[in-house]
Amino acid sequence: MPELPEVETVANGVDARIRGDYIEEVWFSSKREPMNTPPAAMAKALTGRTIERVRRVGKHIVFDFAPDAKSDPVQWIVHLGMTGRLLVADPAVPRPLHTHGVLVLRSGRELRFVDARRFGRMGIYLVEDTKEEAADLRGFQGPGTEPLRISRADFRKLFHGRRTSIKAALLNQSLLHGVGNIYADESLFRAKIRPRRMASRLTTRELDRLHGAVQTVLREAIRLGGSSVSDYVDAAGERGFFQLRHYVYMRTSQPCLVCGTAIRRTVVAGRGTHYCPVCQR
DNA sequence: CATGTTTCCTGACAGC
DNA sequence: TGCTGTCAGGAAACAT
Repeated sequence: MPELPEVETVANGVDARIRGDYIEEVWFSSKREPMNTPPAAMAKALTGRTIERVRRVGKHIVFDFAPDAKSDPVQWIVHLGMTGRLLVADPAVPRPLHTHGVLVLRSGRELRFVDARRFGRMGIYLVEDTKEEAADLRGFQGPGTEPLRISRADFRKLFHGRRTSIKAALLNQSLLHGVGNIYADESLFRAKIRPRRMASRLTTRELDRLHGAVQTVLREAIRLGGSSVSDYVDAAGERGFFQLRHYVYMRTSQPCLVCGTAIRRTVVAGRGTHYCPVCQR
């Protein structure tokens, strides 16, 4: 599923392919449940714009457009949910099943939004502030911090007094943006912490290990193009490689790569959770 | 307010 | 073979 590294890979891939391109025509399926904009209004808002940049903010993909004297400055925000894909494709290639949106581009290519399970969301947001950092945090993105930018001290504070499992806290997007089920499990393994431990009971030393582990895991995953466990592919339809580096995620009953003990699976915070009972305390 | 639970949705897969 | 049932999960909505 798309988490921070996958979303970053998709955003970078889309950016590399269609930056500077012009949106000639837009279609959205009426089945699509938009984040904040009805399909027809979203199509109207996008048609005739020039794509200036595509980037990741949290688990969202943000499309910035070149200034346009005729209309208000807006951003198009896409969240891939579980199975959402953004694909840059040749129009001659048949549109896949569950294609819910298509942007026809002047370069002759199409940007397609494909989403089997329809957990993805998208919408148009006004850019209220010309400052980029401020724009990042308005409208579509709630409170919370980028895990790759947070300091050790601020990371400790996030979990202070949280009477919930550390796994639930890591998944909570109003604390940290972009960590999902795969990277929560992988980070906790590398920090040697059991997913069910209460966040407020972790020692400073453990929180510092976790801070380092989260950043290392996310950076490494970005470098390898994300994890392709089931559905995930990048903007060109290619799979990532980080699933080959997983220590615990979807490795139930297989030997721990560090100590050889069988990896266990339980449910924590309503999510399938994988850990090594020996390495993680 | 903080935290836990349910819901949305379809493909994949187990079992009969 | 083909049917039915179960599971996967991000995040909003709802309940405690």
